[in-house]
Amino acid sequence: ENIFDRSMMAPKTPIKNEPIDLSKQKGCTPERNPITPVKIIDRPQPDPWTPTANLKMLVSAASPDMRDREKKKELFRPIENSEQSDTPDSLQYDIVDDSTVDDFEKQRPSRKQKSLGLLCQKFLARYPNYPLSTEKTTISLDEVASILGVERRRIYDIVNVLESLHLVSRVAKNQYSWHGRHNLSQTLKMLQEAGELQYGELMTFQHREQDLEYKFEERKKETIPQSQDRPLLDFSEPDCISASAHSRKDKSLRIMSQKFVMLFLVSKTKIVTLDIAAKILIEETQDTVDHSKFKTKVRRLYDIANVLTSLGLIKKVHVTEERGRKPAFKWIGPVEFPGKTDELRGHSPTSDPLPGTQRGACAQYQTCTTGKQRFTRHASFNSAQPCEAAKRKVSSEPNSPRQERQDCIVNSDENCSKMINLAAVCRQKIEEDTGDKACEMETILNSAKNSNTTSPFSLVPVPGDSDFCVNPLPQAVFPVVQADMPGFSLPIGISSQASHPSTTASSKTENGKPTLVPSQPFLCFPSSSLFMLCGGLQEKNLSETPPAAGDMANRSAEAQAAVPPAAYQKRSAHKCSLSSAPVDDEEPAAKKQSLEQSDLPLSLVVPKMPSESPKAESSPASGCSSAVHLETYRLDLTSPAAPEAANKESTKPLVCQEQEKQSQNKDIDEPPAVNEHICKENANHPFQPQYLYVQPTAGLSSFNFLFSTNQAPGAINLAANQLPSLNVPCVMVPSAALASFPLVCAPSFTNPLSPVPDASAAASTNFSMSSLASTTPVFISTPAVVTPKVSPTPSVDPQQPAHPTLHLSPVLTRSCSAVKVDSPVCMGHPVTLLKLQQPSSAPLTPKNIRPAHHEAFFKTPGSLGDPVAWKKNEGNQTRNASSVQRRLEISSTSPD
DNA sequence: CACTCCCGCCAATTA
DNA sequence: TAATTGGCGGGAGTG
Repeated sequence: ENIFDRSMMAPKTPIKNEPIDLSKQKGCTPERNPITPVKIIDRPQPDPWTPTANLKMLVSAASPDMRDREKKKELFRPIENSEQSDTPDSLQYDIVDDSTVDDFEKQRPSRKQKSLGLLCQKFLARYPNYPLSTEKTTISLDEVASILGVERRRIYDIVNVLESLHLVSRVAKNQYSWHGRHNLSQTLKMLQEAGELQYGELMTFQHREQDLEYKFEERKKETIPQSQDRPLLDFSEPDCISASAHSRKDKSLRIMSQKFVMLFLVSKTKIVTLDIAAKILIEETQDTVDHSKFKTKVRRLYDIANVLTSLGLIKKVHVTEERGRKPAFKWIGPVEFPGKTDELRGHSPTSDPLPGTQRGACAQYQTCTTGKQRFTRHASFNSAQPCEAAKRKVSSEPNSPRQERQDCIVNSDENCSKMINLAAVCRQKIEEDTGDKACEMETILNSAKNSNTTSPFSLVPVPGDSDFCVNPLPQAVFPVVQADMPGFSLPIGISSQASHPSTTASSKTENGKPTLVPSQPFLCFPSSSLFMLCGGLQEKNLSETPPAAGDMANRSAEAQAAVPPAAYQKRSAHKCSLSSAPVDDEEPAAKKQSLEQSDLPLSLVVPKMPSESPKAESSPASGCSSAVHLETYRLDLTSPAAPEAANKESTKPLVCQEQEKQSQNKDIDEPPAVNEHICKENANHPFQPQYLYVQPTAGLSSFNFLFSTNQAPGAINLAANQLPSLNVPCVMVPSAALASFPLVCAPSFTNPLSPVPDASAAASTNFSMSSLASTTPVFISTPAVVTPKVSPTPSVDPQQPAHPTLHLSPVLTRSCSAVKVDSPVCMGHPVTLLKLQQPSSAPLTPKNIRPAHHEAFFKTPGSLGDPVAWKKNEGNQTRNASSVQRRLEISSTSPD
C-alpha cells in the first residue's frame, strides 16, 4: 500500500510544490530541484526506495500536503464522505497531473490562481447554498484541503470566516458541518444589530466624513470599549453553532470577520475602507504599536475580504478622498437585516461566480417579513424554484403568491430582486417603525427593461403615512431629492439611497442588466396613504423635498438609505404586488452604459460628491441614486413579499404593490414621459387618494388619479377632464379601492417616445373609470414600459391623443406582447394589460397565474397569451415588466 | 513603490 | 505528547 500511496502522493507533492518548491527546497538539497519530480510523477511505479524516493518521503512527510493526504486516506475512508471520497482522490490525481503539466508549461500558477478568494470559491462550489435541511453536510478539513490542493492552513482561513457567518460550524476535530446560507440573513441581522450598538455612532459619522476616519477611531474607542467582548457574544448568539468552540482566542479571524461585517451593515454607505476597518478593529492600540499591528490587521482583513467577496457579500472598490484613493470594500450583500435575509448572491450578482444570474435573483427573494427576522429561505439559486419561494410573497391569498419569482429567475432577476429587496426593506422599516402596522407597500419598479436597466426611483412617502416614507413629503412627488442631495443628504429615504453613489452603484450593476434610473423616483404609499412612484422625475420640485432628509438620513442610513420605506399594511391582507412599468428603451446601449458605469465606478467618492461616481455621468445625481435604487429595489422586493409568505405562510394576505419604473438614464432629465403604474389591491376603505396631482374631478369623484410627478399638472387636469385624449400617464383608481390599497404609481419614465404607454395610460384611465367604478380593485398601470413602438409618437409624451381608452386594451395587449417579446421579464406590461383587459373586478385574477415558473406568471393575464413569445423576447427588455406583472398578479389575486 | 495577500513558522489549544 | 488550530508577519507577486 505504501508504495502505491506514495507513488500517488509523490506526484502530488512535487507538483504542488513545484512552484513553491523552490522555496521549500531551499532548505533541502539541490537535488530536489524541480525537474526531478517530473520523472517521479510520471511514474507511479514502484521503486520507492531509491534515494530520491527517500528524499521525497522526507519531503512529503514534511509537507503538510503529504500529511494530509495520508490522513485523508485513512480518515476519509471511514468518514462519512464515502460518496465522494473517491472523487477526491481521482481529482487529486488529475489535478496533479494537470498541475504538473502546468508547472512545466505555465510554471506559474500565478498568485491569483492561488488566491484565497479563488480557493474559497472552489470551496463554496462544493456545497449547496441552501442545503436541504435533511442532509447534513460535513466537511472534512483534510479532505477539502487535499481536494483543493492546499494546505489546511488555508482552509482554516476560509472556514473561520464562514464560521463567523454561520455558514459552517465546527463539530469536531477536522470536521465542520455545512449549513449553507439559510441562516445567513439572521446572522447578518444579528451582526447588524450588534454592530449598531458598537459602531453605530461611528458609522454615522463616517458618512459625513469618511475622512474623519480617525475621528471614528477615537470615538469608536470611546464608545466601543467593549468591542472585543461583543464579538464573542455574537458568536454565541447565533443560534447555533458551537459557540462554545470559540472559546479559543478571540482574536480569531472569526471575530474580526464579524466585526468587519458589522461595519458594513452599520455603514450608511456600505463601504468600508480597509484602513478604517483596521483601525476600528485594532481596538485598543491606538497609537503605539500600531504600525505593525495595523499591517497585520490589514493582512487579515484582506483574508477576510477575500472570503466575503467569494460569498458575494462585498466587493472591492476604491474610495477616493482628498487624500487619495483608498482601498475599500463595499457591501453588496443583503441589507435588510430586519426582515430577513437573503443572500448575497442575489444581491450582487457580480461577485458571484455563480452561474448565474438567476441564482442570485432567487436568493434575493426571500425575504422578509414582518418585523422579526423571519427568514425565508430562498431557494437555491440554481433551481428555479427557489426563486419562487423567495419571491412569492404572500399574497393575500395563500395560493397566489407566486407572482414574481419568476422574474427573478430570469436573469432579470436583478431588478426583481432589487425590487423585492426594496419592498422588504420598506416593510422592515415600517414594521420597525410602526410595529406591526401592516403596510402594503407599493413600490414601483422600473424594470430595467432592456434599455435602461434601472431607473432610480425615489420614494416619497405620502403624507398620510409619514412613517413609511423616508421622506415625509406631503408632496409625494419629490423624488428629485436624490439628485440634489449629494451623498449626505441622500440618506433620506429612497432618494438618499440614490444619492449614495457608492453603494448603489455597485449593487445595481449587478448583472448589469437593469440599471436603475437615477432620476426616477417612486413613492410608496401605505394603505391609508398612497404612494406614488415617479420615474425620472427629479424635477426641481422634487429636489425641494430634501428637507426631510435629515430625518430620513437616519433611517436611511440604516438600510442604506432606507430603502424605501415599505409600507406595511396593517390590514389583514397584505400583498405585494409588483408592477413594474418597464420603460421602453430602445437603447440598450444606454442602459449598458449605465450599468457598466455603475460597475465601473469602483472608485467611489465617498462623501462629497456623489456626482463623482462614474454613474453620475448620465445623470450625476441620478446616477448615483440609480445605483442605489437598484439595491434597494431588491431589498424591497425580496423582503416584503417573500418573507412574509414564507414565514407567515399564508397568514395574512399581504399585498404589496410595487411598481417599477425605469427611465432611461439620460431621459431622466426629461420630465416628459412618465409612466405610472398603480397597483391596488383590495379596496377596503375609502380614502382619499393622495396622489400628487390627483384631483378628483367632479365626475370622477370616485376615482383617484395618480399622476406621475413628472407630468405637469396641467396635463393631469386635462386628463381628468378628458381622459381619452390625454396621453398623460395617469392612473385612475376608485378612491374606495385605493383606500384599502396602497397605491403605487410609478411613472415609468422611459422614452418620451413611448406613445404607447401614454396611450395605454390614457386608455386605462378611461377604461378604468368605468371599470373602476366597480369597487373591485382594479389595477391600472400604464404600461410604461415597453414602448410598443406601435404608435411611435415620439417625443411628446403626454399629449398625444394616441389611442385613448379603447386602444388601451389593444395597445396594452400589444405592449404586453411586445414586452414579453423583448424580455420575458417584462412582465410589467402584461400586467397592466391584464388589468385593463379586465377592468372589471375579476379580471386580473391572478391566482391562476401561478405559473409554475417564470413563464407562468407572465402568462397570467390571459390576454397576454403568447407566453412563448415572451420567452423569446426575454433578452431585450428589461425586467421591469416582470415586476409589474407580479404586482398585477397579486392584485389580481385579490379579486378572487 | 504600494497594494495584496500567500506562505508557512510556530504558539496556543485540543485531543 | 501529538495533533489541531490559527496568529502572525515576512516577503513575494502585481500593477
